[in-house]
Amino acid sequence: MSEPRFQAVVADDHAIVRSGLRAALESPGLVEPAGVKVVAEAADGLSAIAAIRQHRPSLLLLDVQMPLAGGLEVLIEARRWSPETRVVVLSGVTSPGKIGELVSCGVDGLFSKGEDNDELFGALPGILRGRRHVSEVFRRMLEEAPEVPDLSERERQVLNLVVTGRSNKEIAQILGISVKTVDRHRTNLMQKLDVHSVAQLIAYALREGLIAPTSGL
Amino acid sequence: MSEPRFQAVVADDHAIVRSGLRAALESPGLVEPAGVKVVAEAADGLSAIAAIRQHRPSLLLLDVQMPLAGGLEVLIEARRWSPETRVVVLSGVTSPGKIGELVSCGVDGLFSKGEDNDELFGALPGILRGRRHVSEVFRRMLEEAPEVPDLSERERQVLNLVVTGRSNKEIAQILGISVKTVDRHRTNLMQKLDVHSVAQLIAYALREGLIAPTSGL
DNA sequence: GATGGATTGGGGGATCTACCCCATCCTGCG
DNA sequence: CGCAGGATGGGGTAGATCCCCCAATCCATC
Repeated sequence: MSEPRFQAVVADDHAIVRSGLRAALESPGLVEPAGVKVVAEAADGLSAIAAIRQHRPSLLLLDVQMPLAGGLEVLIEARRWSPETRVVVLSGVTSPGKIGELVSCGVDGLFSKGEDNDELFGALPGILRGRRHVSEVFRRMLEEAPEVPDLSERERQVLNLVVTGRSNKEIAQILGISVKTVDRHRTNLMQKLDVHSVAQLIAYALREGLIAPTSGL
Repeated sequence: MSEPRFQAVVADDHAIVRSGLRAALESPGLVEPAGVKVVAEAADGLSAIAAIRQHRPSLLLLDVQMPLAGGLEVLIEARRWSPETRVVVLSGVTSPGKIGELVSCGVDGLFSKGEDNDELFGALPGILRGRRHVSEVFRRMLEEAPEVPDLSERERQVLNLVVTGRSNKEIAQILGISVKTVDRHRTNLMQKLDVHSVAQLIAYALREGLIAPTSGL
């Protein structure tokens, strides 16, 4: 058997997923003529980046949601340190916003974890030859996605603090601005997002993935 | 090769995870002498239950978070229709509350997806012989878990409505009670949970998995 | 049958939210 | 240069929230 022509790095926080992907990638006949060899696995974003810098593989298969660094950050870093690496992102359920970011940052492949993997593995040879492939599910999601109500930097900060349970007074102290200004940002925020209460604001933020659900309190 | 002695059903909403688990379970040498055969896969809770009723396998490997029915519901239904099936739950990151529920409902095995699978596969033979095994991570989580602030039925209803963005007035109309009573429940709720605003209430509810993040608006 | 909890609800008040009004300052852009 | 847009705030207000006070009912458990 000849040496595998393509090297791959697999990044996912679940060990089972990593071994499943490794097995699938290395199964003979997937990519002709020599197949793919998984040279490294990573359980979090930072070690994924480290693995990219070390191996500069042909392919990076990575999950969107990972500890320490998300899919988007890893994508950007991968582009920086190993521009020729094809980056394929696997996503669980994510918001149109996140998906859109990934696409506009130029992922080479974008697939859902939930659907069959046939689409992924069917498209892989093409991707390794430089084609791009965004899963049908996500393409529809992006078309149907209605609003992209882009928020300013300050608004995003305020939103994050609101969502973590801070009152206007606390936010004002944290950001070193007046309560009135926080109030202003909040009003603009709710107008942009077309909601009318903190609860809806939080629900929206979580749904759209504007903020991490892991941000404490 | 002799017929496998143990039949298994694998339930997870991600196809990659299912195939990874199938490969690992069916790899020779895992369980002596005859190994495990995966007789069915399920991508959601309801088909998991259906598979259990049809196959009555020795082992059910299932994810906590699945569409249509969660891990707990599937566990309960599995016990009902196939009491001799060993149920092993795999969990991503979940709250102490959910973990505690699973344990007190008597799962035969409880493992984290993030950690190495060695613990799972090492414990599997024992589990198939009737032993129970809760992963070290979760055992520590349960020990360190401080509060179990159990809420009344009404409080839970109110919490759910608050979290989905309803105002006190709306909640009062929905439940057919006075605004004052809603207010009362809310106050008690916040006292029990030691929080002081809607935002913190929502953050708490999401963090502890008291409510589904998928509840609209 | 008494005690405790859950649920119900009214009065009242301090505070906060949501949203108007207004203005200033700065920065980037045609 | 003007001018839009972002960020900054002050005044004001109707309404909502948060949290006290109080008491009634029902229901289980001791």
